[in-house]
Amino acid sequence: MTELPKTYDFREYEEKIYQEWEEKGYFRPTNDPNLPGHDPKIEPFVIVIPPPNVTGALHLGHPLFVATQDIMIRYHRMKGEPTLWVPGTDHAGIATQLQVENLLRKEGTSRDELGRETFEKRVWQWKEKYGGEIINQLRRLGASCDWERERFTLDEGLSRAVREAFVRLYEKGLIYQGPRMINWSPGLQTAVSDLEVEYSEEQGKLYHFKYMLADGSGDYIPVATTRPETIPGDTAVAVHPEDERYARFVGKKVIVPILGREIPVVADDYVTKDFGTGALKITPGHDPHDYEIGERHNLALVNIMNKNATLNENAGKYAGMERFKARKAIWEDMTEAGLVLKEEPYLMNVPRSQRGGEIVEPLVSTQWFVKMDSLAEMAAASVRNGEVQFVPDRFTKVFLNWMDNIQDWCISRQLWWGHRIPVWYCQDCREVIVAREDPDACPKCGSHNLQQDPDVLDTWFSSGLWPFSVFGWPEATPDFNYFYPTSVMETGYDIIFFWVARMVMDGLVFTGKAPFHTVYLHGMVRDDKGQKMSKTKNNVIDPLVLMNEYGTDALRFSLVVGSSPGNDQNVGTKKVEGNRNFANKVWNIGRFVINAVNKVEEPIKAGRQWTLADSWIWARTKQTVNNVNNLFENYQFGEAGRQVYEFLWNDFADWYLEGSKRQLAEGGDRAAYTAIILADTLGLMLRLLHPFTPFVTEALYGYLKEACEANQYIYNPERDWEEHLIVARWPERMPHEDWEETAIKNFELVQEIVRAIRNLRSEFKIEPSKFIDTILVNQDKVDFLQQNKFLLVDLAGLNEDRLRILANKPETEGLTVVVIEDIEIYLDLSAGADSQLDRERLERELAEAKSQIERLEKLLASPFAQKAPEKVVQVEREKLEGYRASAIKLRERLI
RNA sequence: GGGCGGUUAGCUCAGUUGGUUAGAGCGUUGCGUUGACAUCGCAAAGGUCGUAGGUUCGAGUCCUAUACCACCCA
Repeated sequence: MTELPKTYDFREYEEKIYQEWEEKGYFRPTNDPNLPGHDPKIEPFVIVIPPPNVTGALHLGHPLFVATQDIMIRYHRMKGEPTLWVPGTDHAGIATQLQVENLLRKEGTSRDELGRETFEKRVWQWKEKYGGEIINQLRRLGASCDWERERFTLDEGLSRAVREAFVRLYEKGLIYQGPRMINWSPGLQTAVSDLEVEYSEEQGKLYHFKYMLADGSGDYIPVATTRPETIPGDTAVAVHPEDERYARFVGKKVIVPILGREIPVVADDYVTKDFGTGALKITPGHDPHDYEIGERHNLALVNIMNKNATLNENAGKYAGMERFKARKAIWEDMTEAGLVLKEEPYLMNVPRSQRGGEIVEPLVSTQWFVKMDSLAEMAAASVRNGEVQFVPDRFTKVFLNWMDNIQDWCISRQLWWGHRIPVWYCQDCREVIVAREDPDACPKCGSHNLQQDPDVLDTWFSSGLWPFSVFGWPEATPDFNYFYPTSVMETGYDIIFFWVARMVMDGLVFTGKAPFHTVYLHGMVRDDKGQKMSKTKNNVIDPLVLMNEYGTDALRFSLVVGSSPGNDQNVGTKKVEGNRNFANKVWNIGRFVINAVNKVEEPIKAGRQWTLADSWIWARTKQTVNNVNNLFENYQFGEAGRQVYEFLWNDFADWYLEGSKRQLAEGGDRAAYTAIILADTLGLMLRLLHPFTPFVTEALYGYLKEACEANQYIYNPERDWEEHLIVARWPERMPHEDWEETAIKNFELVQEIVRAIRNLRSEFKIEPSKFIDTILVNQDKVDFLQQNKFLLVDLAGLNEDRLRILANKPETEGLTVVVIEDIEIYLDLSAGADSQLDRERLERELAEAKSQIERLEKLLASPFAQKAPEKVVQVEREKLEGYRASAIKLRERLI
């Protein structure tokens, strides 16, 4: 027999239990398609982890996704389904390269100095050394993933998938190369996609100046811009076609300040008449909107910028100048030339790189793109026809809206860390070769003088393939055939476009199937004041610190319970502390139950005999099991966890356990039945709770199982004592039985009586340890009260010899009364009595009862009585009866 | 400019088919503790559910308008 300590020490269990699970192979799916005896007809439950960055430092988003996914995985595993959770990491091109480059800088070298090959080797070394960190932390969080199937986006197999995908898209004509307007990150020296640019509102200036007419008339068009440095790239001035102010200028020429080039004035309804001066300078080479206008009007495109964000020779005297210095210089020169009208403060939207935070530069560059419209159409269709569903539902619209306004995707990156683009250029005949295998000769001219495209692919290009590349696609492996499509994709709503959208498109185009049927999106984690966590605000909570202090279970429970899918949540230390306390509460409930089981020393002699408390707790147990099942099926994990919490703490611990003490002390059948109910209820609750708090439940399960098995009078082989809780049978719904309502109603009456007595004692400051004379009076319920006498005695802190239960009212002079429905409760509170106070209390209660009677009479006289369902009306009638009975008794007392 | 979410107790939030005096945790106040648990127990105070209309026998829950906050897209 193990003696459990008073306090749950998670440090003692977490690592040990996790190892045990892993060693026993519970993380591997049953019905493995690679093993004999596999049955392809059994449907598996599969989640592929949205791969965290290999460079990633653990933040609270990780525990949230681990907890949520692990809940689903453990639930399905316990239901006996073949369950697979594939873990892995993402090579995170930009982020990882930056990390290693920083390292090199500290060493006094650089990637250019090392050369591409050596640099790549260094990154791999770095990855081997630090890449495991995040994976270890997932383990620490209790993630029950199949580590034997762990993948990395740059693994050989996944790299093959990336090539296959690229080549297939190219062959379908969905990948093209060309000069297009892209977002250029000057610091990182690479293109980034639209999604990787974030716009931040920043204080800038609107610069008003004169665009002089070329006819020498001295006339000018006032133009406003936020970026004077792009003036050398202007190739037109645009006005709104219906703007009379400028109508006479359309078709004429104006002169580019300082440079003196002549450019046309065009009319385009993109221009907003009342913004700025109503006239817009057009720089097709350096603004996405201007680029479009340029295309519409066939304007020249002048590139004025180098890749390092200095101006180039097209900017004339400003060549070589950094972009913001050039802004100042040009403006000064224009001021001198008398071209300046005014400057005004202006709140502008500055495009910044999601990674480095630097201001990205829209410019025209030759890059590789994926043509998105047909892919988006497929993806949208799969959502519209319900093949893919979102939880919560509202993200459907967000998804479809993005798909309907899709832009082509720039997939080439000027990085060295990533999947090299599988394109070769023949140096002799300029042939472009796109191939699955590295070619050694040009298929056109036979030349061996081939050069591979230096760029790599956007990391998201490989993440999009993740739901099937992890299973070995393009090979039709047993894993792919059985586990794909997966079941649920669970991730944050912030990456619905990065991941979810591209996974759906890729799944459909490459496998013909949507990669999952359900997308569950969680919200963002903020600090306890609702602020975004950031290093600059110094409000970042480190999950490791929380886990060290409060345990993994407490952290997981805190992140999942008390929030709802898709909504942001605030998490502070206090919350986690509270849930650490909950884990400890569960532990102590366990200690109590195990102790009770250990003490049963005789076999049961008679048939089933349950007390009111027994029936009540079992009815509530069944309710909880059924509710949790409903909630799990609807992805309402937070509410499910809350209900188990509430049941365990408020019903089981605070009421049933207290009531059971006397039942256990009675010995014999009564004690045995009580122990069985305690053990069964706890057993079921441990199962329901296990997906949320896997460690404390598993630890307790072990001890409970040990105790139950060790006691021949309690042991019931039918009770499914699987070796570990992680694979114990999930409690399925239990059929409703007729006695349940009565049991609940009767116990609630007992609870009300107990609470009433506790209230009075508290109000009159009677110490809990002090016994008081008590008389319960009721015509019809004498037997009922008598049967539950000890429940009342124990829970309300009474003395059985000083509690009388009577049908008729005795002499009650000097006693205080409280009325519950038609039950009169007389207490001798003389110790703290104050007749004036007592009378006031009774009057308060009578007034309350009267107002309730009035309210309910009015309600029942209204159309409510006819129109509402009978059941609802009945409840109100019964309430009215209760208040009427109370009022009568109270009035008698007050005379 | 378009869209989405939020607004419920001092604080942080639950509240999914509308059911009739609104819940939790934390905090506050009072009382308490030698055998499950002080990482605890008992009790109390505290909310016209953003505002204004509407639908309904009945609205925190549905509809319309509106204010404020946050986010997404352009």
